Amino acid sequence: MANTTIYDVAGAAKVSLATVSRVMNNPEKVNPETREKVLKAIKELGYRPNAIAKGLASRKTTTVGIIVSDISRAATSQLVGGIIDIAQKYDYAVKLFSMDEESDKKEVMRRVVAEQVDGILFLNDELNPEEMELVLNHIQDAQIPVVLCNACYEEKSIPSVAIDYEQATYDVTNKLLSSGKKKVFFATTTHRYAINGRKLAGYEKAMKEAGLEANIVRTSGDVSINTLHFTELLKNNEIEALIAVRDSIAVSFINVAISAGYKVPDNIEVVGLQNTKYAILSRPNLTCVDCPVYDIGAVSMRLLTKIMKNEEVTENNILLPYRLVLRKTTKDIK
Amino acid sequence: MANTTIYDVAGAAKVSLATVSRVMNNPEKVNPETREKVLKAIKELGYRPNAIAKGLASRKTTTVGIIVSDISRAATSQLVGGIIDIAQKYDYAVKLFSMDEESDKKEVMRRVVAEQVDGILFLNDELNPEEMELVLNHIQDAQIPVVLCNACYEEKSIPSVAIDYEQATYDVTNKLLSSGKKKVFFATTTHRYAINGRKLAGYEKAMKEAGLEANIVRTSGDVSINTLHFTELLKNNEIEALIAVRDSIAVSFINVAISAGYKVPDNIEVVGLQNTKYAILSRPNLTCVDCPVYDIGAVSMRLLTKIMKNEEVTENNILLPYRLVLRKTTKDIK
DNA sequence: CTGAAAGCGCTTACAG
DNA sequence: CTGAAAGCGCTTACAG
Repeated sequence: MANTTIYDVAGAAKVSLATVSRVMNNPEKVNPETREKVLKAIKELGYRPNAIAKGLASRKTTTVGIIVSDISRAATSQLVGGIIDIAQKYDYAVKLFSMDEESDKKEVMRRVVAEQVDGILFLNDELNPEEMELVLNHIQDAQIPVVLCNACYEEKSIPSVAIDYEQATYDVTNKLLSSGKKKVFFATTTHRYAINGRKLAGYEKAMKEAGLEANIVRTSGDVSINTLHFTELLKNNEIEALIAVRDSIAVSFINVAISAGYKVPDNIEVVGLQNTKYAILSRPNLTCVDCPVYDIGAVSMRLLTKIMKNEEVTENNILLPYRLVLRKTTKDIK
Repeated sequence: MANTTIYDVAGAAKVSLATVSRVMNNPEKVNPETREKVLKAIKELGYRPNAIAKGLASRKTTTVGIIVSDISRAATSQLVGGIIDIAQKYDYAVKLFSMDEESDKKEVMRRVVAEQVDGILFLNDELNPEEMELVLNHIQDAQIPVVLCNACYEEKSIPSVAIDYEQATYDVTNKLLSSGKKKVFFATTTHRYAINGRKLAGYEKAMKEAGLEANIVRTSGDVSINTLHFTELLKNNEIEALIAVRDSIAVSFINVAISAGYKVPDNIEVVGLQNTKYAILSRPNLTCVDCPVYDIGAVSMRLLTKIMKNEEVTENNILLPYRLVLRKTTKDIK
């Protein structure tokens, strides 16, 4: 079956192709009767306009580009889930691009621009400030609207959606502190920018205000690596509580601590900063700051549609609410 | 900055736009000297051809469509990870479409076709046979190459990549059986098609050959739901071993069993059929059949490129090797 | 080996 | 309200 074109529809409805185009794009500009005729022909032929031709002619592809570092990470894939649900709803197609440490950032951006996306959702949270500037400059030069989706960078002029990671971590650190703990540790990755940087800042601020020294463990998301780190850590330190940037890291710590003879939460309390499925499958269940990733994705996409359509946006830097989910790895906080 | 077009390059290199097009698509057809001139201009201007215009003119978009049901599931996002790595390598762009239970399947397929993808990677594993036929017919009518990526359907004429789930499950069931266990249970979802159907078939075959009755638990991936099911199950049955279609279900079962006073693996052995990160974060570590999802994605994409380019393919239905990863939830098998 | 020209399937001023 | 025509940025026979 050859694809039906606008000519086929025009022929069937006995009008010109311009009229067919109008009923699809500006229905109010065409006489109701002819409109019905055309609609009928469209339906009968199962016609859908060729998105590529439409894109070239109108210079709008109704496509957004998503730039991720690693789609297989739980938080990333949930963000993308939120994005595509909303994109589908607003009839946008979604193109996926990956940009990791090894990628030539400039090359990736050239690709994205060449693909003629109408807007960009930037999810990569692992760029250093210089790389980030390069990327944003590229986007600005190409004049493509962009929303930073759970990818915090200080630049407030760029629209963004996230939660206030610094405040969230500050709050939960304070809760631990005001329950009487002093030896509160913080486990993060070696990557120092964006989200993990914010979380760390919140932790450090709370510790500093309490007159305590920050205890930072830089480790990996890889269980075989962080198991070694945590084993060592427990050997050399007295730990009353640990907050981890990722749930999987928190769970791994719990496992190591329990194996080493500690009781969670009796000897050590543990908090995760994501609230993924790991939290409910771990034993004990992990207390978490809940980060609404699906919503962040959905709201980002919604914001991007507004920007692309030049609708009024009241708030460019959206911070979604978060909450603390108390489970079994803490006992003194609420 | 207005985007540079092929005209700009032609102007800078003092050749016609046809020549520029040729150096990009058929470089061997142009004189080395002029080729160099053009290449230089391209580089200086940072030119990349407008993918949309190219797509319209050549009727090839170098874009593949991925159809998923739920991107946020661990297995799915890893498949997609494998796909985009290979796609990027072969210079294909990737468009993401979601098709879940509520979707109008025909409408989604129309979208995909309208987007003019050159090929389709179909990852949705949750369609019943009728829906599947509708989808495949639509694809066939549009004459778009397709590869079923970890989405098993009996139809052998459609290219596919997966592992032999039936054989894998049959093998591991037999191992449990030949270690002396008789009360081997099988936990799956309510969804009866494709992969989970194959796994079930392998389990049933092994049980039948051993002259034993199959014990099938249909539950949900939702922990709060399957916890209830498993609590009930343990109350009413004597269970020596349990195999679960998803790791998260296996881990949830382990948690329930331990809470109920059983010892894993001493009283009950447990096996997962995926080998995700849940397996190494659970306590005890979960023994798994390892399903190489990243590879399945990568190989699918590679196979699709061959089909799209009309290269010779020797095997249309690829089954990747799998292996059993022994950990701490089993003790008598090897 | 290179250029002029038609065409990919649409949109959008411009007339009427 | 409707149609004829130009144009979006490329590719690709067709001449030369």
